[in-house]
Amino acid sequence: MARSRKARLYGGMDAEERRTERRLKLIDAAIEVYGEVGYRGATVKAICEAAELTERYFYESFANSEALLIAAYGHVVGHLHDEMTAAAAAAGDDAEMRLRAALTLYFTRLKEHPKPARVFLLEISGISPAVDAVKLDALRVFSDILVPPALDPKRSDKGAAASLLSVGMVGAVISIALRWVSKQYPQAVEEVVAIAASFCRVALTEADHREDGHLS
Amino acid sequence: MARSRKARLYGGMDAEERRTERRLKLIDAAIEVYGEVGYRGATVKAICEAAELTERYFYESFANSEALLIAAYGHVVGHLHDEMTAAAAAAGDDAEMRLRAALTLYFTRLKEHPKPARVFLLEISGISPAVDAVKLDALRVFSDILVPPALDPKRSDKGAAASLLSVGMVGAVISIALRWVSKQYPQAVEEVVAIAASFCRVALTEADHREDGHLS
DNA sequence: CAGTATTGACAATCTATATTGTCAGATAAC
DNA sequence: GTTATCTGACAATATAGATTGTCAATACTG
Repeated sequence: MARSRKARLYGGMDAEERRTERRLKLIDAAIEVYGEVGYRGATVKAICEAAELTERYFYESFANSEALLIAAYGHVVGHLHDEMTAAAAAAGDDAEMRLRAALTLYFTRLKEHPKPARVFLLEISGISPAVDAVKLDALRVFSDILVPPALDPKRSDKGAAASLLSVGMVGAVISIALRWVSKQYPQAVEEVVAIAASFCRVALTEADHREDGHLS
Repeated sequence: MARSRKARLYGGMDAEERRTERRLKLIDAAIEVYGEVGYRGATVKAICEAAELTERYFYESFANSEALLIAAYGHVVGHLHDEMTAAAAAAGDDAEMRLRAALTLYFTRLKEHPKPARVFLLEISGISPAVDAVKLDALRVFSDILVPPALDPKRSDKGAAASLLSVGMVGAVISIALRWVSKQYPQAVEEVVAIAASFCRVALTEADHREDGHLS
Protein backbone atom coordinates (compact mmCIF):
# COMPACT_ATOMS: atom_id res chain seq x y z
CA MET A 1 0.00 0.00 0.00
CA ALA A 2 2.63 2.43 1.09
CA ARG A 3 4.56 1.34 -2.00
CA SER A 4 1.65 1.53 -4.37
CA ARG A 5 1.64 5.30 -4.03
CA LYS A 6 5.28 5.37 -5.09
CA ALA A 7 6.55 5.33 -8.62
CA ARG A 8 8.18 2.28 -10.10
CA LEU A 9 11.68 1.63 -8.77
CA TYR A 10 14.73 1.71 -11.01
CA GLY A 11 18.11 0.75 -9.63
CA GLY A 12 16.46 0.57 -6.25
CA MET A 13 15.38 4.20 -6.30
CA ASP A 14 11.98 5.69 -6.82
CA ALA A 15 11.32 8.38 -9.37
CA GLU A 16 12.16 11.29 -7.15
CA GLU A 17 15.38 9.77 -5.87
CA ARG A 18 16.54 9.16 -9.41
CA ARG A 19 15.69 12.71 -10.33
CA THR A 20 17.68 14.22 -7.51
CA GLU A 21 20.56 11.88 -8.27
CA ARG A 22 20.62 13.04 -11.88
CA ARG A 23 20.44 16.61 -10.74
CA LEU A 24 23.46 16.11 -8.56
CA LYS A 25 25.39 14.39 -11.33
CA LEU A 26 24.69 17.35 -13.54
CA ILE A 27 25.91 19.79 -10.92
CA ASP A 28 29.11 17.83 -10.37
CA ALA A 29 29.65 17.57 -14.11
CA ALA A 30 29.05 21.28 -14.50
CA ILE A 31 31.68 22.14 -11.90
CA GLU A 32 34.06 19.84 -13.71
CA VAL A 33 33.37 21.30 -17.14
CA TYR A 34 33.29 24.93 -16.01
CA GLY A 35 36.66 24.26 -14.42
CA GLU A 36 38.03 23.08 -17.76
CA VAL A 37 36.58 25.46 -20.30
CA GLY A 38 34.68 28.07 -18.33
CA TYR A 39 30.99 28.70 -18.22
CA ARG A 40 30.96 30.39 -21.57
CA GLY A 41 32.81 27.55 -23.22
CA ALA A 42 30.58 24.94 -21.64
CA THR A 43 27.80 23.61 -23.86
CA VAL A 44 24.78 21.81 -22.56
CA LYS A 45 25.86 18.81 -24.56
CA ALA A 46 29.32 18.70 -23.03
CA ILE A 47 27.95 18.88 -19.52
CA CYS A 48 25.48 16.12 -20.25
CA GLU A 49 28.23 13.91 -21.61
CA ALA A 50 30.36 14.53 -18.54
CA ALA A 51 27.38 13.62 -16.40
CA GLU A 52 26.68 10.55 -18.56
CA LEU A 53 23.18 11.79 -19.14
CA THR A 54 21.38 13.20 -22.12
CA GLU A 55 19.92 16.61 -22.80
CA ARG A 56 16.53 15.43 -21.79
CA TYR A 57 17.61 15.16 -18.19
CA PHE A 58 19.18 18.52 -18.31
CA TYR A 59 15.85 20.15 -18.99
CA GLU A 60 14.21 17.88 -16.48
CA SER A 61 16.19 19.53 -13.70
CA PHE A 62 17.06 22.98 -15.03
CA ALA A 63 15.16 25.50 -17.04
CA ASN A 64 18.33 26.58 -18.84
CA SER A 65 22.09 26.85 -18.67
CA GLU A 66 22.02 29.74 -16.28
CA ALA A 67 19.93 27.84 -13.76
CA LEU A 68 22.57 25.15 -13.64
CA LEU A 69 25.30 27.71 -13.12
CA ILE A 70 23.39 29.17 -10.20
CA ALA A 71 22.80 25.73 -8.73
CA ALA A 72 26.47 24.79 -9.11
CA TYR A 73 27.51 28.04 -7.51
CA GLY A 74 25.15 27.47 -4.63
CA HIS A 75 26.52 23.98 -4.22
CA VAL A 76 30.12 25.17 -3.97
CA VAL A 77 29.27 28.15 -1.80
CA GLY A 78 27.17 26.04 0.54
CA HIS A 79 30.03 23.70 1.36
CA LEU A 80 32.53 26.46 1.77
CA HIS A 81 30.23 28.46 3.94
CA ASP A 82 29.54 25.61 6.30
CA GLU A 83 33.18 24.78 6.63
CA MET A 84 34.23 28.36 7.21
CA THR A 85 31.58 28.87 9.83
CA ALA A 86 32.67 25.72 11.61
CA ALA A 87 36.34 26.71 11.44
CA ALA A 88 35.58 30.14 12.85
CA ALA A 89 33.49 28.66 15.64
CA ALA A 90 36.23 26.16 16.52
CA ALA A 91 38.75 28.98 16.79
CA GLY A 92 37.09 30.46 19.84
CA ASP A 93 35.93 33.95 20.60
CA ASP A 94 38.85 36.11 19.63
CA ALA A 95 38.07 38.04 16.44
CA GLU A 96 41.61 37.82 15.13
CA MET A 97 41.73 34.06 15.67
CA ARG A 98 38.41 33.48 14.03
CA LEU A 99 39.44 35.59 11.09
CA ARG A 100 42.63 33.61 10.57
CA ALA A 101 40.85 30.30 10.93
CA ALA A 102 38.22 31.20 8.35
CA LEU A 103 40.74 32.57 5.89
CA THR A 104 43.02 29.60 6.33
CA LEU A 105 40.21 27.26 5.54
CA TYR A 106 39.24 29.33 2.54
CA PHE A 107 42.67 29.38 0.95
CA THR A 108 43.32 25.77 1.80
CA ARG A 109 40.19 24.65 0.00
CA LEU A 110 41.02 26.86 -2.92
CA LYS A 111 44.31 25.08 -3.34
CA GLU A 112 42.85 21.62 -2.88
CA HIS A 113 39.98 22.04 -5.32
CA PRO A 114 40.87 24.29 -8.23
CA LYS A 115 37.79 23.55 -10.29
CA PRO A 116 35.15 24.50 -7.76
CA ALA A 117 37.38 27.45 -6.99
CA ARG A 118 37.09 28.61 -10.55
CA VAL A 119 33.33 28.41 -10.40
CA PHE A 120 33.35 30.32 -7.18
CA LEU A 121 35.77 33.03 -8.21
CA LEU A 122 35.47 33.50 -11.93
CA GLU A 123 32.60 31.94 -13.75
CA ILE A 124 29.99 33.66 -11.72
CA SER A 125 30.82 37.19 -12.80
CA GLY A 126 28.92 39.20 -15.34
CA ILE A 127 26.63 36.54 -16.74
CA SER A 128 23.32 38.19 -16.03
CA PRO A 129 21.60 40.32 -13.42
CA ALA A 130 20.08 37.23 -11.83
CA VAL A 131 23.46 35.57 -11.43
CA ASP A 132 25.03 38.74 -10.11
CA ALA A 133 22.35 38.98 -7.47
CA VAL A 134 23.14 35.46 -6.30
CA LYS A 135 26.81 36.29 -6.10
CA LEU A 136 26.18 39.50 -4.22
CA ASP A 137 24.21 37.66 -1.64
CA ALA A 138 26.90 35.03 -1.20
CA LEU A 139 29.56 37.66 -0.72
CA ARG A 140 27.56 39.37 1.96
CA VAL A 141 27.32 36.10 3.84
CA PHE A 142 31.04 35.47 3.62
CA SER A 143 31.81 38.96 4.70
CA ASP A 144 29.75 38.36 7.82
CA ILE A 145 31.80 35.30 8.67
CA LEU A 146 35.06 37.22 8.48
CA VAL A 147 33.87 40.27 10.36
CA PRO A 148 30.66 39.42 12.20
CA PRO A 149 28.38 42.44 12.27
CA ALA A 150 26.49 41.08 15.26
CA LEU A 151 29.40 41.64 17.62
CA ASP A 152 27.87 44.99 18.28
CA PRO A 153 24.08 44.98 17.97
CA LYS A 154 23.99 48.69 17.18
CA ARG A 155 26.00 47.95 14.07
CA SER A 156 24.10 44.89 12.97
CA ASP A 157 22.39 46.70 10.15
CA LYS A 158 25.57 48.14 8.83
CA GLY A 159 25.67 51.78 8.00
CA ALA A 160 26.38 52.72 4.43
CA ALA A 161 30.04 53.41 5.12
CA ALA A 162 30.54 50.15 6.99
CA SER A 163 28.96 48.36 4.07
CA LEU A 164 31.57 49.78 1.72
CA LEU A 165 34.19 48.55 4.13
CA SER A 166 32.95 44.97 3.91
CA VAL A 167 32.70 45.26 0.19
CA GLY A 168 36.27 46.45 -0.04
CA MET A 169 37.43 43.69 2.24
CA VAL A 170 35.75 40.95 0.26
CA GLY A 171 37.00 42.48 -2.96
CA ALA A 172 40.55 42.44 -1.68
CA VAL A 173 40.35 38.84 -0.49
CA ILE A 174 38.83 37.62 -3.72
CA SER A 175 41.31 39.46 -5.88
CA ILE A 176 44.15 38.00 -3.88
CA ALA A 177 42.64 34.56 -4.22
CA LEU A 178 42.23 34.97 -7.96
CA ARG A 179 45.79 35.98 -8.48
CA TRP A 180 47.12 33.30 -6.19
CA VAL A 181 45.17 30.61 -8.00
CA SER A 182 46.01 31.84 -11.47
CA LYS A 183 49.71 31.96 -10.63
CA GLN A 184 49.41 28.44 -9.28
CA TYR A 185 49.90 29.07 -5.60
CA PRO A 186 53.37 30.65 -5.46
CA GLN A 187 53.03 31.48 -1.76
CA ALA A 188 52.34 29.24 1.19
CA VAL A 189 48.80 29.29 2.53
CA GLU A 190 49.92 30.98 5.75
CA GLU A 191 51.53 33.80 3.85
CA VAL A 192 48.48 34.48 1.71
CA VAL A 193 46.29 34.35 4.77
CA ALA A 194 48.48 36.94 6.49
CA ILE A 195 48.17 39.30 3.55
CA ALA A 196 44.43 38.83 3.22
CA ALA A 197 44.00 39.28 6.95
CA SER A 198 45.68 42.65 6.85
CA PHE A 199 42.95 43.87 4.52
CA CYS A 200 40.25 42.40 6.70
CA ARG A 201 41.64 44.20 9.69
CA VAL A 202 40.94 47.47 7.92
CA ALA A 203 37.26 46.67 7.93
CA LEU A 204 37.40 45.89 11.64
CA THR A 205 39.37 48.84 12.87
CA GLU A 206 38.03 51.52 10.55
CA ALA A 207 34.51 50.63 11.52
CA ASP A 208 35.38 51.31 15.14
CA HIS A 209 37.12 54.58 14.37
CA ARG A 210 34.15 55.77 12.44
CA GLU A 211 31.82 54.90 15.21
CA ASP A 212 33.84 57.00 17.61
CA GLY A 213 33.30 59.97 15.39
CA HIS A 214 36.72 60.06 13.73
CA LEU A 215 36.46 60.88 10.08
CA SER A 216 39.98 59.85 9.26
CA MET B 1 51.76 66.26 -57.09
CA ALA B 2 51.74 66.11 -53.31
CA ARG B 3 48.00 65.68 -53.59
CA SER B 4 48.13 63.06 -56.30
CA ARG B 5 49.61 60.57 -53.82
CA LYS B 6 46.61 61.08 -51.56
CA ALA B 7 43.31 59.32 -51.88
CA ARG B 8 40.29 61.19 -53.08
CA LEU B 9 38.87 63.60 -50.49
CA TYR B 10 35.39 63.19 -49.04
CA GLY B 11 33.98 65.78 -46.69
CA GLY B 12 37.38 67.38 -46.77
CA MET B 13 39.16 64.33 -45.39
CA ASP B 14 41.32 61.82 -47.15
CA ALA B 15 40.73 58.11 -46.93
CA GLU B 16 42.73 57.54 -43.80
CA GLU B 17 41.21 60.45 -41.91
CA ARG B 18 37.76 59.16 -42.70
CA ARG B 19 38.73 55.71 -41.50
CA THR B 20 40.02 56.92 -38.16
CA GLU B 21 36.97 59.14 -37.74
CA ARG B 22 34.71 56.15 -38.28
CA ARG B 23 36.78 54.12 -35.88
CA LEU B 24 36.35 56.74 -33.21
CA LYS B 25 32.63 56.99 -33.79
CA LEU B 26 32.39 53.25 -33.33
CA ILE B 27 34.32 53.37 -30.08
CA ASP B 28 32.14 56.15 -28.71
CA ALA B 29 29.01 54.33 -29.79
CA ALA B 30 30.28 51.15 -28.18
CA ILE B 31 30.83 52.87 -24.84
CA GLU B 32 27.32 54.25 -25.10
CA VAL B 33 25.71 50.94 -25.96
CA TYR B 34 27.74 48.87 -23.49
CA GLY B 35 26.64 51.36 -20.87
CA GLU B 36 23.01 50.69 -21.74
CA VAL B 37 22.79 46.97 -22.30
CA GLY B 38 26.21 45.59 -21.45
CA TYR B 39 28.74 44.01 -23.71
CA ARG B 40 26.87 40.78 -23.94
CA GLY B 41 23.64 42.50 -24.85
CA ALA B 42 25.30 44.68 -27.44
CA THR B 43 24.96 43.48 -31.02
CA VAL B 44 27.18 44.66 -33.81
CA LYS B 45 24.14 46.04 -35.52
CA ALA B 46 23.09 48.12 -32.52
CA ILE B 47 26.54 49.63 -32.16
CA CYS B 48 26.64 50.47 -35.85
CA GLU B 49 23.28 52.16 -35.62
CA ALA B 50 24.39 54.20 -32.64
CA ALA B 51 27.48 55.22 -34.60
CA GLU B 52 25.37 56.00 -37.67
CA LEU B 53 27.46 53.62 -39.71
CA THR B 54 26.84 50.24 -41.24
CA GLU B 55 28.34 46.85 -40.50
CA ARG B 56 30.75 47.24 -43.33
CA TYR B 57 32.63 49.90 -41.43
CA PHE B 58 32.65 47.84 -38.33
CA TYR B 59 34.71 45.18 -40.01
CA GLU B 60 36.82 47.81 -41.66
CA SER B 61 38.15 48.87 -38.26
CA PHE B 62 37.75 45.81 -36.06
CA ALA B 63 38.28 42.14 -36.67
CA ASN B 64 35.36 41.28 -34.40
CA SER B 65 33.25 42.37 -31.45
CA GLU B 66 35.95 41.61 -28.95
CA ALA B 67 38.46 43.84 -30.68
CA LEU B 68 36.08 46.75 -30.30
CA LEU B 69 35.58 46.00 -26.63
CA ILE B 70 39.33 46.03 -26.11
CA ALA B 71 39.67 49.28 -28.03
CA ALA B 72 36.86 50.90 -26.06
CA TYR B 73 38.42 49.76 -22.83
CA GLY B 74 41.77 51.13 -23.86
CA HIS B 75 40.14 54.40 -24.75
CA VAL B 76 38.49 54.78 -21.35
CA VAL B 77 41.51 53.58 -19.44
CA GLY B 78 43.84 55.85 -21.37
CA HIS B 79 41.96 58.98 -20.37
CA LEU B 80 41.62 57.94 -16.77
CA HIS B 81 45.23 57.00 -16.50
CA ASP B 82 46.45 60.30 -17.85
CA GLU B 83 44.20 62.26 -15.55
CA MET B 84 45.11 60.26 -12.49
CA THR B 85 48.80 60.59 -13.17
CA ALA B 86 48.41 64.32 -13.60
CA ALA B 87 46.36 64.63 -10.42
CA ALA B 88 48.94 62.67 -8.45
CA ALA B 89 51.76 64.76 -9.83
CA ALA B 90 49.94 67.99 -9.01
CA ALA B 91 49.49 66.84 -5.42
CA GLY B 92 53.19 67.02 -4.68
CA ASP B 93 55.54 64.45 -3.21
CA ASP B 94 53.73 63.23 -0.15
CA ALA B 95 52.52 59.68 -0.74
CA GLU B 96 49.34 60.18 1.24
CA MET B 97 48.45 63.33 -0.68
CA ARG B 98 49.11 61.76 -4.03
CA LEU B 99 47.02 58.78 -3.08
CA ARG B 100 44.08 60.96 -2.11
CA ALA B 101 44.37 63.07 -5.22
CA ALA B 102 44.40 60.06 -7.52
CA LEU B 103 41.49 58.38 -5.75
CA THR B 104 39.48 61.57 -5.69
CA LEU B 105 39.88 61.96 -9.39
CA TYR B 106 38.95 58.35 -9.95
CA PHE B 107 35.72 58.47 -7.98
CA THR B 108 34.81 61.87 -9.34
CA ARG B 109 35.07 60.64 -12.91
CA LEU B 110 33.14 57.53 -12.06
CA LYS B 111 30.27 59.64 -10.85
CA GLU B 112 30.40 62.05 -13.77
CA HIS B 113 30.49 59.40 -16.48
CA PRO B 114 28.54 56.30 -15.55
CA LYS B 115 28.70 54.68 -18.96
CA PRO B 116 32.44 54.63 -19.42
CA ALA B 117 32.57 53.58 -15.80
CA ARG B 118 30.54 50.54 -16.60
CA VAL B 119 32.87 49.59 -19.41
CA PHE B 120 35.80 50.08 -17.12
CA LEU B 121 34.45 48.22 -14.12
CA LEU B 122 32.08 45.58 -15.39
CA GLU B 123 32.02 44.76 -19.04
CA ILE B 124 35.63 43.84 -19.21
CA SER B 125 35.47 40.84 -16.89
CA GLY B 126 35.43 37.26 -18.02
CA ILE B 127 34.98 37.70 -21.74
CA SER B 128 38.04 35.84 -22.92
CA PRO B 129 41.65 35.27 -21.98
CA ALA B 130 42.76 38.04 -24.34
CA VAL B 131 40.45 40.55 -22.71
CA ASP B 132 41.46 39.46 -19.24
CA ALA B 133 45.09 40.02 -20.11
CA VAL B 134 44.32 43.56 -21.19
CA LYS B 135 42.51 44.20 -17.96
CA LEU B 136 45.27 42.72 -15.85
CA ASP B 137 47.76 45.00 -17.46
CA ALA B 138 45.59 48.06 -16.90
CA LEU B 139 45.16 47.21 -13.23
CA ARG B 140 48.87 46.90 -12.73
CA VAL B 141 49.34 50.34 -14.17
CA PHE B 142 46.72 51.86 -11.90
CA SER B 143 48.14 50.14 -8.91
CA ASP B 144 51.48 51.77 -9.65
CA ILE B 145 49.87 55.20 -9.66
CA LEU B 146 48.35 54.67 -6.23
CA VAL B 147 51.42 53.11 -4.65
CA PRO B 148 54.44 53.82 -6.80
CA PRO B 149 56.82 50.87 -6.66
CA ALA B 150 59.76 52.99 -7.79
CA LEU B 151 59.96 54.86 -4.50
CA ASP B 152 62.46 52.29 -3.43
CA PRO B 153 64.52 50.86 -6.28
CA LYS B 154 65.10 47.61 -4.42
CA ARG B 155 61.39 47.05 -4.49
CA SER B 156 60.80 48.08 -8.05
CA ASP B 157 60.34 44.54 -9.25
CA LYS B 158 57.88 43.71 -6.57
CA GLY B 159 58.35 40.57 -4.60
CA ALA B 160 55.61 38.00 -4.85
CA ALA B 161 54.07 39.04 -1.53
CA ALA B 162 54.10 42.73 -2.42
CA SER B 163 52.38 41.85 -5.66
CA LEU B 164 49.53 40.23 -3.75
CA LEU B 165 49.28 43.41 -1.72
CA SER B 166 48.75 45.55 -4.81
CA VAL B 167 46.29 43.06 -6.15
CA GLY B 168 44.32 43.18 -2.94
CA MET B 169 44.39 46.94 -2.91
CA VAL B 170 43.11 47.27 -6.45
CA GLY B 171 40.50 44.64 -5.78
CA ALA B 172 39.24 46.55 -2.78
CA VAL B 173 39.09 49.86 -4.62
CA ILE B 174 37.29 48.38 -7.60
CA SER B 175 34.79 46.52 -5.46
CA ILE B 176 34.04 49.68 -3.56
CA ALA B 177 33.63 51.56 -6.81
CA LEU B 178 31.30 48.92 -8.19
CA ARG B 179 29.07 48.98 -5.20
CA TRP B 180 29.07 52.74 -4.99
CA VAL B 181 28.10 53.07 -8.64
CA SER B 182 25.47 50.36 -8.54
CA LYS B 183 23.85 51.94 -5.49
CA GLN B 184 23.90 55.26 -7.28
CA TYR B 185 26.47 57.12 -5.25
CA PRO B 186 24.94 57.12 -1.76
CA GLN B 187 28.09 58.58 -0.18
CA ALA B 188 29.96 61.76 -0.97
CA VAL B 189 33.10 61.39 -3.02
CA GLU B 190 35.29 62.37 -0.08
CA GLU B 191 33.81 59.67 2.08
CA VAL B 192 34.35 56.95 -0.49
CA VAL B 193 37.87 58.16 -1.07
CA ALA B 194 38.60 57.94 2.65
CA ILE B 195 37.39 54.35 2.78
CA ALA B 196 39.29 53.34 -0.34
CA ALA B 197 42.41 55.06 0.94
CA SER B 198 42.37 53.02 4.11
CA PHE B 199 42.74 49.87 2.02
CA CYS B 200 45.50 51.41 -0.03
CA ARG B 201 47.40 52.26 3.11
CA VAL B 202 47.56 48.55 3.89
CA ALA B 203 49.55 48.01 0.74
CA LEU B 204 51.92 50.82 1.70
CA THR B 205 52.54 49.96 5.31
CA GLU B 206 52.53 46.18 5.07
CA ALA B 207 55.12 46.30 2.33
CA ASP B 208 57.43 48.20 4.67
CA HIS B 209 56.86 45.83 7.57
CA ARG B 210 57.66 42.90 5.42
CA GLU B 211 60.83 44.43 4.19
CA ASP B 212 62.02 44.87 7.76
CA GLY B 213 61.66 41.18 8.29
CA HIS B 214 58.39 41.22 10.17
CA LEU B 215 56.17 38.39 9.12
CA SER B 216 52.97 39.82 10.49
C1' DC C 1 6.16 -13.74 -19.70
C1' DA C 2 3.32 -9.63 -21.16
C1' DG C 3 2.84 -5.03 -20.52
C1' DT C 4 4.27 -0.54 -19.18
C1' DA C 5 7.41 2.99 -17.43
C1' DT C 6 11.81 4.67 -18.22
C1' DT C 7 15.86 5.49 -20.55
C1' DG C 8 19.47 6.76 -24.16
C1' DA C 9 20.67 8.06 -28.63
C1' DC C 10 20.03 11.17 -31.79
C1' DA C 11 17.41 13.85 -35.32
C1' DA C 12 14.72 18.06 -36.16
C1' DT C 13 13.71 22.59 -35.20
C1' DC C 14 14.42 27.17 -33.73
C1' DT C 15 16.67 31.37 -32.85
C1' DA C 16 20.05 34.72 -32.83
C1' DT C 17 23.78 36.93 -34.46
C1' DA C 18 28.15 37.47 -36.84
C1' DT C 19 30.08 37.98 -41.18
C1' DT C 20 30.21 38.54 -46.12
C1' DG C 21 28.31 40.08 -50.41
C1' DT C 22 25.43 42.93 -53.69
C1' DC C 23 23.96 47.06 -55.81
C1' DA C 24 21.87 51.44 -56.60
C1' DG C 25 22.68 56.05 -55.53
C1' DA C 26 25.66 59.83 -53.96
C1' DT C 27 30.04 62.49 -54.23
C1' DA C 28 34.24 64.21 -55.77
C1' DA C 29 37.75 64.81 -59.59
C1' DC C 30 38.77 66.45 -63.88
C1' DG D 1 29.12 66.08 -67.60
C1' DT D 2 31.44 61.93 -67.32
C1' DT D 3 33.85 58.63 -64.79
C1' DA D 4 35.81 56.41 -60.85
C1' DT D 5 35.34 56.10 -56.05
C1' DC D 6 32.86 55.80 -52.05
C1' DT D 7 28.75 55.14 -49.30
C1' DG D 8 24.41 53.21 -47.17
C1' DA D 9 20.91 49.97 -47.08
C1' DC D 10 20.05 45.60 -46.94
C1' DA D 11 20.02 40.65 -48.53
C1' DA D 12 22.42 36.17 -48.26
C1' DT D 13 25.14 33.06 -45.88
C1' DA D 14 27.34 30.76 -42.03
C1' DT D 15 27.59 29.09 -37.52
C1' DA D 16 26.59 27.64 -33.20
C1' DG D 17 24.09 26.05 -29.85
C1' DA D 18 19.68 25.64 -27.19
C1' DT D 19 15.52 23.33 -27.01
C1' DT D 20 12.11 19.98 -28.34
C1' DG D 21 10.66 15.69 -30.36
C1' DT D 22 10.94 10.70 -31.94
C1' DC D 23 11.68 5.92 -31.28
C1' DA D 24 13.73 1.70 -30.32
C1' DA D 25 16.01 -0.62 -26.47
C1' DT D 26 16.00 -1.61 -21.68
C1' DA D 27 14.46 -2.49 -16.90
C1' DC D 28 10.99 -3.19 -13.89
C1' DT D 29 6.24 -4.99 -12.27
C1' DG D 30 2.85 -8.41 -11.39
